[in-house]
This record gives sequence, structure tokens and C-alpha cells, in this order.
Amino acid sequence: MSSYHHGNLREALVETAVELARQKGPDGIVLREVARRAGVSHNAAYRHFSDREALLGEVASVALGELAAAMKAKVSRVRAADPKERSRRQLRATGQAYVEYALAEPGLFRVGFNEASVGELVGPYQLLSEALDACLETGLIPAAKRPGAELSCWAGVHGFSMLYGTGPLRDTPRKQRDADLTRLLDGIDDSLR
Amino acid sequence: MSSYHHGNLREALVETAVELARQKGPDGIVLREVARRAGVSHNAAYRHFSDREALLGEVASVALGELAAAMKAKVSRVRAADPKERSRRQLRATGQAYVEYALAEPGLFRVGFNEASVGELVGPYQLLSEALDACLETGLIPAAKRPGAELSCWAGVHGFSMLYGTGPLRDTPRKQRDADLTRLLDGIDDSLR
DNA sequence: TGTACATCAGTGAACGCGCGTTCACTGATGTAC
DNA sequence: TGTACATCAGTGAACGCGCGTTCACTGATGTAC
Repeated sequence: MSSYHHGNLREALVETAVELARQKGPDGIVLREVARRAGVSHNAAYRHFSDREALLGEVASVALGELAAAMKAKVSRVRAADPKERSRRQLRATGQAYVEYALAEPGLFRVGFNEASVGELVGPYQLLSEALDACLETGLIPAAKRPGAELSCWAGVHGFSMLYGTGPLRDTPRKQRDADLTRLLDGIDDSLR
Repeated sequence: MSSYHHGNLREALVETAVELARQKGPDGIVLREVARRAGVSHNAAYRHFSDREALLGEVASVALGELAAAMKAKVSRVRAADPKERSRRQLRATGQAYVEYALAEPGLFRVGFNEASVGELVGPYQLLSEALDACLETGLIPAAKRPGAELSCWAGVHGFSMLYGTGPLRDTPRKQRDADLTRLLDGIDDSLR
């Protein structure tokens, strides 16, 4: 009786797959290994997911959810009396949180970006848009610079994440890396004035 | 007598592997498939490469060589009488060529970045540095902005390449994409003044 | 100039591995009467 | 309240596949004498 009906297998499989993605990235999500770790026969997953791809999609969704949550949290922690300064720091916070998440969870982050449908990106993207809107309202950035501003922000932090996360700059010492990130955000800042 | 001594197998294997990388990315470089396409038994490669990883490294090196060449070519094609304007356009050219290469050869590009040792990046990186130096000399960018300027340029174009190449924006229509790239480069431009 | 021989670059078979997916099955659950 | 039965969520075995790597081998090459 103990284990025939797991009761919560779908959720357990997703969690296990997420864990594997954390440790080894997209290629680490291997159906048989997921099943093994969940203590279930290797084909039980097919009761809950049509195939491996479907499970990957679920993991990607979790990853982007976490990313959005991290961004939101960091933004909400910003304190500043002056609205202009506040909007500036909030924009920076979105970028900072993005990079921090990508560096802390390189495997999950990659699954998120390889497997995400455009729709699932809505969360993080929306947060960036809102931060930019706020900067516009406070007058931090001029109206002329607002359209398409998402792009340079996103490209910058995404590129940074790639280069320092799994890319050729991955062995940069943390201190240097942090300084580099600050400079990158400064640059983005400047480009929007 | 025809085929026992290939004569040029090492080179042929690298070329074949490059071709596979072009078509399918890093995971497409499969030793047995490379050998098959080169018309040689599946273990012949071990006479020339210690293992699969060594072959991948060779492909990465080719990719980065191509990238550097494309950047160099585009820079050298810039024509402008005013030195300031010329340096500006040359800097843009490096970025543009980078993105163009990444989008035209997503598979090879990824091999280049997954497998490259820091040393092999020297080519492309150097070209960027030189373009920035030139901008400094002509007075296009102030001395205060020069240190570390490589970073925001690189992160920006690299992120763009990822998002539009294999990432979530990969289905953006070409026209839109080109406009987005122009805006990105404008932003980088602005951030350096 | 001819030839013995060392060296090199290939071959073919095999090892051990792991994967995703499908099939026919069976144990557990809960619901209708 | 008790029970027959449909349904659901698991199991175990098997299929077909392909991989990287190693082993003992053999055919071709070129060089020393």
C-alpha cells in the first residue's frame, strides 16, 4: 500500500526535475533519472507528462517564476524618499536581481531560456517595463528614450549573465564581477537620460 | 591504396565537425557522425585528437577565428572623412558584425562560447578594444568612460545575439530585429559619451 | 638500386553505458446501487 | 452498509537506438644501409 499511489507524483517529478536542472542544466533533466530520484518506475512520468519536452517546459516555467519573484522582491526592498531616485534604484534593482538569479542558478536559468515560450517570459519582462514606466513618470528618463528601452536593458543584463555565468568570464573573481556589474548598470543608466 | 592513408584526415575531421556545428550546434558534434561523414572508421579520429573535447576545442577555435575575421572585415569597410565619425562607425561595425555572425551561425557561435578558453577570445576582444581606443584618440568618448568600456559593449551585443539568435526573441521579424539592433547600438553609443 | 624494417595511420569488433518510449499488466481507489 | 466494478496510477520488461572509448590488428609509407 505504501507506494503504489504516490498521490502527488506530478508535483514531485517537477520538483525533482528542477533540482536536476539546478545541478546540471537542461541536459541534466533525464526522465529516467528523475523517476529514479522520485522513487518511481522510469515510465511512471508518462501518466503526468506527454513526453520529456513537456516536463522541461514545466521546469522552465518554475525557473521564470522564481526569476520574476526575485526581481519583484528586490524592487520592493528599495527605499528612497525622492521619487526620481527611487525609480532609478528600482530600475537598477530589476537588472541586479536578474543577473543575481542567473549567476546563482545558471542551470535553471538556462532551462528557462531554452524552453520558455514567449508567453512565459511575461513575468520578468513586465517587471522591467513597469520599472521603466515609473522612470518615465518621475521624469528620470525623457519620453523620447522610453520606447524600446526594454531592449537595451534586457540585452545588457542578459549578456552579462551569460558571459559571467556559464561563458568565458565565468572565472572572474566575485569582487571584480560585482564592480563590472555596477559599471554596466551605470552605462545603461546613462544611455537612458 | 585509395583510402588507407587519408593524408589530410585531421583537417578533414575539423571541417566536418565545423559543418555539423553549423547545422546542429555543440551537441551535433558527435565523433561517430564526424567519422562517418569523413568516410573513415569511427575511431580513426583518435589518431588526431585525444578525445571528443579536443575536437570541440578545435571547432571553437575556428568559430572565433571566423568571428574575428568578420569583425575585422566590417570595420575595414567603414569610410568616413571625419576621424571622429569614422571611429564611431568603426566601433558600431564591430558590434554589428558580432551580432550578424551570431545570428548567421548560431550553432558555431555557441560552440565558440561554450568551449573557448579565455585565450581564444583574444581576437574578437582585441578588435573591440582597438575600436574603443580609436574612439578615445579621436575624442569621441571621454577618458573617464574608457576604462572597462569593453564590458557594456560586449554584454549588450552578446545579450542581443542570445535573445534574438537562439533565445525567446528568435522569431522576431528581420526588419524589427534590425531596428532593435540599431537602437541598441545607439544606446551603447550614448552611454559612452 | 634494392630491400629489410620501423613507424605511422588506418580498421573492425567489442565493452559498457544510458536514453526515451511503448506495451501489456496489476494493485489501489472510490463510487453507484 | 456492503459490494461489484470502472477507473486511475502505478509496474516490469522490452525495443531500438546511439554514443565514447579501448583493444589488438594490418596495410601503407619512407628511410637506412
